[in-house]
Amino acid sequence: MTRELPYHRANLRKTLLDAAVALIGEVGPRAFTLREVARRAGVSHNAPYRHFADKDELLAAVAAEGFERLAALMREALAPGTLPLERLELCGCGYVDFALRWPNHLLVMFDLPHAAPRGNCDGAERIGRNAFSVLFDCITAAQQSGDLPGGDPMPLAWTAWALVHGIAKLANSGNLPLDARSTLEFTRSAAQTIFGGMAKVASTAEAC
Amino acid sequence: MTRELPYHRANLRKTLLDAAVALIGEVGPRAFTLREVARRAGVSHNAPYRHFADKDELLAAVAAEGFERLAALMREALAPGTLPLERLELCGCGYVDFALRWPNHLLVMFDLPHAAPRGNCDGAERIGRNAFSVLFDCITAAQQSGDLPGGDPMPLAWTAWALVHGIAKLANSGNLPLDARSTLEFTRSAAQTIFGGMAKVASTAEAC
DNA sequence: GGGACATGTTGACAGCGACAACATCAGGGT
DNA sequence: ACCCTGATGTTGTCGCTGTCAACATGTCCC
Repeated sequence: MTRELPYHRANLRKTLLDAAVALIGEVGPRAFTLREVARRAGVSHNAPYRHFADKDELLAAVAAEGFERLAALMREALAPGTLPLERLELCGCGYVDFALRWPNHLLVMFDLPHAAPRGNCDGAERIGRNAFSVLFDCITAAQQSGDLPGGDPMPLAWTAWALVHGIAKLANSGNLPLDARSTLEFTRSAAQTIFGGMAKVASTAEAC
Repeated sequence: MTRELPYHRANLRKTLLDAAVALIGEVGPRAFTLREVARRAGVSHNAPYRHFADKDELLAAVAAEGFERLAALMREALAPGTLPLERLELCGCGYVDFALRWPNHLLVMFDLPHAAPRGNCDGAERIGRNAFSVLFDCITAAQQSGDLPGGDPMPLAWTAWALVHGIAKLANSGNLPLDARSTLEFTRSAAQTIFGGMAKVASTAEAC
């Protein structure tokens, strides 16, 4: 006979993480509570301490989960694109789309202290498979095809990332008077604007 | 004889607000505590409730204070500029400079739920004297001088704001591997990039 | 089969936000 | 001059939280 609630769960760590992700989405980081996570997982208020050192470590795991989901969504979003710049634009829209759909998750990923030491983005080996690398690869592809100027891709990537991140954060904090649909349209037009600027810088440099 | 600690303070509200601003800067929103604010102001743990309905209302006041300081710093920063685009660039650098100097204050201003209903930025009368209007005025000035294309200034303002906001938030969350000085230099070059893009969109539109 | 170890539970503690009841002051009407 | 009403600050209390310590339960290897 299988017991109804076995003393040792199959994978309590994942159960807790799933509950934490759901709770964050519902109430946000400020009302997020370790004890409520335990309650939803059906365990005592101290069980999480067997899998996470403290509340911050659980939140760090939530953030990591968010980065994987973000990277996956961006990869999906850029897939239909054919031209390099089109793919880059879709990638940015995927970023904003993620942010608008899970604003609280984005807060945990970027605005909680523990989220910072996630990676440096300059050590090439640490970029692997996180969200930034998706955007970064779009940039280098566009450089190779000649749609963006050559040279160090990092400043271009930072500029693009800052733009979509800024749009996402401003929209989520209620500072862009646009609904989700209009925000995504605006993201597209803003992307076109900076593409033009990047190309112009290049052509100016060529002319010299 | 003046009593050493009068029962009724001169202006406890301001004392509390100053203590709250200082505390936010030191420990950030997560460790921010109403009782510690009261302690620093030298009053009992319940005195703040006579001046603020709850913790969120005090944080909202801290955020409002931050927006005023941000607007003041931006105005100072753009003052030395002479050309409209130069002033716009300095304005953006002022924004990033503020963010890098007081990252915790910026969190309260943009990433706490109560911070949202601060203003819509589209009702012209509500823009008055807040930080966005400083940037907005730079945009319209550049339009009038012909340095930026005419038409609705809002998309241009949002794009510029999103860029500097994104740079600021990414830098503060440790996602830009640059020190403060390099971040400001990068802000300048990114500003030049989007200026070029804005102008290009205009010239393209003219050509049609 | 028995003990080492991981995993989950119960109990406790201090700190927090918030509410209620009480204390202290200022100012105005009589 | 008096009191009394309202504003302001204090003490006491409550439930909730994160975290530590001690204990209980199950697994696995010798």
